[in-house]
Formats: sequence, structure tokens, C-alpha cells
Amino acid sequence: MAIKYYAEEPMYHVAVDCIIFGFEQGRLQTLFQHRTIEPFNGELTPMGGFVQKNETLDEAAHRVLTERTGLEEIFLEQLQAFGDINRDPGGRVISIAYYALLNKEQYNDKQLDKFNCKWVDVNDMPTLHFDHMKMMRKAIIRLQDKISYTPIALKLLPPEFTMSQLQKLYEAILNEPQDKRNFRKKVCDMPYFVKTDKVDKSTSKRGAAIYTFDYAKYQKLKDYHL
Amino acid sequence: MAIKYYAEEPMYHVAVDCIIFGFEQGRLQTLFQHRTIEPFNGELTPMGGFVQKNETLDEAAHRVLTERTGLEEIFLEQLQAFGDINRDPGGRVISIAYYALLNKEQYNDKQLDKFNCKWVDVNDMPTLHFDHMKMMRKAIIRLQDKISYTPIALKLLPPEFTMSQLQKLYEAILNEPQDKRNFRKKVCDMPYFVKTDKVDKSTSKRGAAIYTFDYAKYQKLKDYHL
DNA sequence: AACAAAAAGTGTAAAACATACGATTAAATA
DNA sequence: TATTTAATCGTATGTTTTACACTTTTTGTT
Repeated sequence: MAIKYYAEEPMYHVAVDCIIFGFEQGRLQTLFQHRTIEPFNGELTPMGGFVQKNETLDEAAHRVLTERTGLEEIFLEQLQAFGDINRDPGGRVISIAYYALLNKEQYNDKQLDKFNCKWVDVNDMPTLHFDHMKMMRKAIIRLQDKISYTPIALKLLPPEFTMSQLQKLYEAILNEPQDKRNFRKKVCDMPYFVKTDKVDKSTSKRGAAIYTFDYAKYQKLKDYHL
Repeated sequence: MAIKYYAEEPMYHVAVDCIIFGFEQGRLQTLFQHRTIEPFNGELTPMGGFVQKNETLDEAAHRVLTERTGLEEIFLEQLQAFGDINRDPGGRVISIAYYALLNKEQYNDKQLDKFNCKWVDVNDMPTLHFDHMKMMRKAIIRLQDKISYTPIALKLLPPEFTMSQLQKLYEAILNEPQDKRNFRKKVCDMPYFVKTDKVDKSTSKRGAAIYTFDYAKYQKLKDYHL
């Protein structure tokens, strides 16, 4: 048994913490859970859980997400590990932070009560404890960076969306207004945004064209450019 | 003792693995160590070590680096955590990967024998085991990305350098030639690269101007743009 | 029937930035 | 003084980004 080599070495609890983003009514939001133990009982924390023996880190994060949201297909990416000695007053826990993106139309609000959760506007963040604010900042910066060169922001929208929705999403994430014409030009120049002949009349009398994203085409073009 | 809350949860060994980069004779290199145990006894691995109870993850990585290189001041940044179940045949070990940049002029070759280490050209990589190749790729991509918008590449050079050296460094990291005139234009347009009146005659009869980097000025301008 | 309202849709000119490209200069050595 | 070696230098062209405002479509109201 090779394990003997490491027997002398210390061991730690390892957790995952997931910063879950959603988008609704023009606002970027994150899903928090109320703590149920002291200290900071009742205060908000990201979705967390301990890594079990039969799962990888990614699997642990995925399990936590599925547990809490009831959703199977969620975009998930590791941010980084946090391991300060006293980051958790309950004992030394090394936490691997993730961020996740979900389409709130698929999220069932019944989950909120079930797990004592709450959607919070990212521009109206409560006080966070431990190193959760660091994780949060890291997640937002990563998201901001990444939407400029990948289409991950679409994971926050339903599969059919209008240009106005998409623009509002980018504005919410980047926290700054975008020029309408330049935005549309850039997006529509990409061949994997496809305009359908459907029209969304929910927000205007005129109606807005509905677009979808062709992931296969995107992947093909991406592969080609490598 | 709050630790009781977690008592039921599994625990793991946690390690750090450092991909150390150096630059010499126009080539980007990494420092590897020969394994001393089976499996793969004698084969090369990144610099690793277990996280101890009295240190953070960053401190553990720093300790490993200082131990192995004899250097105190090394640029160090976390890449990400690796935690596949069987990534290490010696037992379940969660590893936090880092990359580090050092100026080889400061590195003392005596350390090589002391720790049975070896500098390897990144374009002439040996077979790596476990998930070390993943770490390596991640490190190189991070380095390539990051040198385009931060001056971290300078950590691989001595504090005084010529434009030719700097260009060769970028070429080695990016693995593609740079246009001489465009490169210099871009670099010299940045006000924190300062031309000294010293001249390096080691590589040409004419002599090349020696530059330094004004970190204070860089920081000030960076802060200003936030 | 005309009009007001509300959001969707559209083009162009100027500026900034990136790229491609080859001749001249300075100094040491033969 | 001729040769060698690397350092230094500028311009024209293409590409990308930015700034900016009016028209269209439809519905509901008068």
C-alpha cells in the first residue's frame, strides 16, 4: 500500500464553495444560503459542501449545485483554492471555489425555501464572512473577463433570446452601458448567433427578433482556429 | 471546539506543486525534480510538497520554492486545484498547482545536485506522469496570456536588460517570432520601461542600451486606471 | 383615422491600434 | 580602412474600435 509514504503528513477537510450566478430583470444575481450554525448563524454564504471520498473536486461542486438547485446541466468552472489557516472558525478547511451560471427560467423557486436560500443582487451585496468576499470578487472578475472572449454569458439566458436581453446581460455583468449599435454589430458579425424568424413581443409593441446560439458551429470555428 | 461540526467529514492530504520557469540562452525552461520513490522512480516531476498545519497554501508553495531554489523572492501565483480521485497512486492527495518565475542569474546551480533537479527546455518536455502534464500546460497558457497585459515576464530576467533579451524572452514564451520594430515600439511607448545610459556590450560590438523597469511608476499608472 | 408612445433596428466617419516591411548606424576586429 | 555584428529607427496600410441619432414598427389612445 503506497499510502504509507504519506502517513506522516497532515490531513485536512476539503470543501467546495460555489458562487452561483443568475440573471433576471436586467440584474446579475447570486444565490446564497443562510448559515445554520454559529458563528454568523443566519448570515449568507455561498453554496458549499465537503468533498467526499468517491468524487473529484468538479464532481463535488456539481453535486452541491444539483442538490441545491435541482438542476443537472449547469455551467461550472473552478476559480481557485482558498487555504488560509483560520479561514473557517470551525476548523481548518481548504476550500476550492467554483462559479456557476444558470438560466433562472429553469430554476424552481421551491428550492429557495427547501434550502433556505436567497437570490441577491450583486450590486447590493450583503456583508460576507470568512473569505467569501474574496471568492465573490474573483468570480465576478473571472466572469467579466471571460464573457469578452467566450459565449459563456449565454448560460445565463434561455436558449432563445433577443439582442436587447443579451445587451442588458452584458451591461449587468460588466457594470457599464454598451453602445447599442456597436454591440449589435459585434454580436451579429459572429456567424454562430443565428436570427430566427420568431419574434418576442413581450417587451415592445414592435417585437424583437429572437436569436439562438449555434454551439456546434461555434465549436467548429474555434477548433479550426487552433 | 467548533471542529466537532466537521468531525464526520473525510480528510485528505493536501500538497502544492510548483511549475518553476526560468529563461536562459533564449529558451524557456522549467525546473523538475527526479522522483525518489516508486512508481516512476527517477522520473521527473514538478517541485512538490505537503501543506503543513502552520502554513497557508501560498506559504506552502513559497516554502517549497525557497527550499528547492535557495531563493526568497520569487514570483508565485496559484494556477488551480487538482483533485481527481486517483491522481496520485500513493493515496488521495489534493494538489494545488502554482507557477513561479525566477531569474536564473540568481539561481545557484549547486541546488541542482542537492535536490536532484534538472532544468528542462519547455519545447523538449520529457514524459510527465499523473496530471503533471495538465499542470504544465495550464502554467504555460497562463504565462502566455498574462505577459500580454502584465509585466510579469520581467521576473525571468535580471533587473537590467536589453530590448533584444526582452524580445527573445517573449518569443520563447509565446513560441513565435516577434517583429523587431513593432515590439520595440510597443515596449518603449510604455513609460515604465526606462532606458538607462548603460550599455551592454556582451552580445554585440556596437552595444545595446540597458533598460530597467520602474515598478512604482507602473503601479501608479495601473492604480490610476482603476 | 390620426397620433402618441415605446422599444427595435440601422450606417458612417474618425480615431486608435496592429501589421508588414528593410536600410542605416555604431563599434570592434581583422 | 574594410568587414562584421547586432542595434536602432519610420512609414504606409489594413483592421478594429469608438462615437453618435434618426427611422421603423406596432399598439393603444383620442
